[in-house]
Amino acid sequence: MNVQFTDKIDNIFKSTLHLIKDNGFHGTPMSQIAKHADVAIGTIYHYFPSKDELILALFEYCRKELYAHIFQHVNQEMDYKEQFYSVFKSFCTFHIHQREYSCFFEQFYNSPYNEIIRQKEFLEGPYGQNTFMKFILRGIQENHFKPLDEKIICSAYIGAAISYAKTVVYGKIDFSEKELTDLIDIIWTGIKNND
Amino acid sequence: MNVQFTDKIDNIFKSTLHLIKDNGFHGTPMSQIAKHADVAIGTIYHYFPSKDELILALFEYCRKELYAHIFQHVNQEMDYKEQFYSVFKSFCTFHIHQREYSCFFEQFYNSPYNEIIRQKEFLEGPYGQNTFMKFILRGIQENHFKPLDEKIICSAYIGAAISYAKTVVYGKIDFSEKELTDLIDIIWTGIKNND
Amino acid sequence: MNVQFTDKIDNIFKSTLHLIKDNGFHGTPMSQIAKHADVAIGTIYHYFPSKDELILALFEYCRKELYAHIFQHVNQEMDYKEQFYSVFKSFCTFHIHQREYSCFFEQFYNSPYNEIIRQKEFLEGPYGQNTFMKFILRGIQENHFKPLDEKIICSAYIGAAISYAKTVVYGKIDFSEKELTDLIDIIWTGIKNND
Amino acid sequence: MNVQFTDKIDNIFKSTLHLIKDNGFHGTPMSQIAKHADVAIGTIYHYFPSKDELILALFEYCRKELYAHIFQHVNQEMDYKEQFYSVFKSFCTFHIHQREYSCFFEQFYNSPYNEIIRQKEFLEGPYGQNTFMKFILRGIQENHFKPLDEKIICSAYIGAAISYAKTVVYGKIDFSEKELTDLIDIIWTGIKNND
DNA sequence: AATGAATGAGGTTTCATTCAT
DNA sequence: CATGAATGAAACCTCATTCAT
Repeated sequence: MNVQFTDKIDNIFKSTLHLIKDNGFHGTPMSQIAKHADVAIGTIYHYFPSKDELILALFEYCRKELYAHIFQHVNQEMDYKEQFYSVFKSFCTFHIHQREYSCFFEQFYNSPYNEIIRQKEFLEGPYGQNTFMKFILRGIQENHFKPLDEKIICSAYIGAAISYAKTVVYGKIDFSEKELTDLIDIIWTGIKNND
Repeated sequence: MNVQFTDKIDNIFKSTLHLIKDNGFHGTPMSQIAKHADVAIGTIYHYFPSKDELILALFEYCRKELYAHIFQHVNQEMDYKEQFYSVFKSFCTFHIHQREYSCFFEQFYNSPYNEIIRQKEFLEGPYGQNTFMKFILRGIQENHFKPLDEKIICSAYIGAAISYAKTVVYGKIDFSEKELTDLIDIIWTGIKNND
Repeated sequence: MNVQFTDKIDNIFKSTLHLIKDNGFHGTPMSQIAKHADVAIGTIYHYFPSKDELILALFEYCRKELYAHIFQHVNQEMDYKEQFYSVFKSFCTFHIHQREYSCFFEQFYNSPYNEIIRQKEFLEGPYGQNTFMKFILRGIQENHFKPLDEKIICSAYIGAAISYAKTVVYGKIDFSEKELTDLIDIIWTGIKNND
Repeated sequence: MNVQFTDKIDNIFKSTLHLIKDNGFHGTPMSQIAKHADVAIGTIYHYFPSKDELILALFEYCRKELYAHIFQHVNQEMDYKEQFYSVFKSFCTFHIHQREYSCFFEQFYNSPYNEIIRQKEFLEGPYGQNTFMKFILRGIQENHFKPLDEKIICSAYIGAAISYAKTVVYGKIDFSEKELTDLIDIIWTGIKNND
């Protein structure tokens, strides 16, 4: 389906995100989405052939929003390390403040849907749409890191960011610019090329 | 009920883990669990008042298994850094090889169930049962780390480990002792006290 | 939902009454109602959120039918005593011939559901919808009775009517216009004002 | 089964009555009865072959209690009218104060179980165990009443009593010796022989 | 006599999906 | 395009009953 961004579709997406945040993936029936989005249930089926397809389309939508967000402060005048820090911080703040998106991501990645996306990406070749991975690869090419596999770098980087965001969201610690910097320092110190 | 580990309960737990791994949380009906565990559906309800309670009890069971696993190679003759590395590696291998457990954890933590556990732990006070957190606190007391909040250290440590395990499991990289060591090196380098 | 009397809802009501008469309240599963009313089980749940709500809505429906029936022969040209007798006879014949209604009423009043209705009426104030009670109150105002509490009059009137109807229905006696008149005579003689 | 009144059986009966009062007939599972009576569920099945048989046995037990109660103040020195009033009052107070019994009776009579009892009584001939009915028949033989069928008299008498008891129990009126006398006056006035 | 773990048929309810308007 | 009444497979759960101890 070629998603035209009508208001209705936008409402459906927003409502779905909102309800999934509160009630979880399978606690959100189509009927409830329809009611919350103020459209008829048939209307959802007019745009999306099934609930699965709705979820998948929503995932693509959310991923685009995420990428737009994490690179928003990056510009050509920053050196790589500055960009590396900026992206990390944006990544964290996105997951902390855009809870509807991050809840959706978390549930999505840990569900059978994820398998579908993985197979799709496998066909598209490595890192097709994945702007973030390309950013890491550039760091490798420009020799900013120790000789580490890009996926190891990602593990440390994304793992730490998500783990931190969860810690803040669950109220175990308050958000603090200083601690966020501590954390990205840990990663940068651990992977940066000391040559 | 005071959960005595009868064979039946054990079967129910094992079957639930197995089915959740393949079909996801809500793709695993009670009827299927009963069939796979070779008990009547009423038997499950004899021990657990609802599916939710089964999931919650299973979580406690899995957490105990995890803690038993990650400290299995730790002994008093190792220094703290060795223990730190041992626990990390055990944590990773657990999540890589005990897929039934790790799939369950991932789904659990990213679901409304998690909220229930969090509220329970909130009442029990900080780190009640959490052997791992106590291990990190010991590292702080023994001055092995930079002055960082224990939760920041955890974010980096656990985040990286889980992220690595996922990368291996999803076939993006093969498991390699060397890369695992690279990763824990990143964390250790990032947090260790250089005094 | 604002109950519009669609054919489907009417079918559901009629089928429920019919089945409850034969099989009792809890011997009438929703599946059977659906089959008998020739609708899908989901259709019932489309109109009524639960079996309990169906029962409650059915009660309101039946009560309206009852009131319509017992006043059907009453008109302005009859004096109060004639109306009193007419209502009593209609009340008896309704309970004798409309067995589906009276079986439902009996089960309803002697079940936990009754408590729900009672609390609802308590909020609505005295005799809100109760056309029959208003008829008795008129008799008091017009001085037809001894100085008795209206509820005592009701106890005698309704108690006798229902008890008679049961006696007929259970075959212990045949319906007879004469005996019915004997019975209402007992009540009228007992309560009428002899001034 | 020859019911020996062991403590256990008594507990089972009492618990069943208590639970039926609060939760209704079908809201009282055997498991709950067992728990409340502090016996094993198997023990109930040791004494009663099924839930139905338990209910039926309980009915016989309750009926005996009722008859014992309503004639408790009757003695040979009272004339018939006095006995008639005494039984009526006892009948009312039983239904008002022994709520567990009366709730059970009401549910029982308005359920498919009643049919079983009716067929049993049909075989035993008219009024086999029915001490109350025999009391009314005596009134007829002794010429205290107008020429009315005994069942009509019963309708008026029992109907009024139960209806009054319900009115009190449901809090619509407070119990009052005077109003109770008013009510039995209505009945007596209505049926007594004026010759 | 007494126990209670175990059973599974059958109940209530949910919800993705269809289709006539 | 948009609607929402209608569907029914399949989910969760209950509970009367059995039987080995």
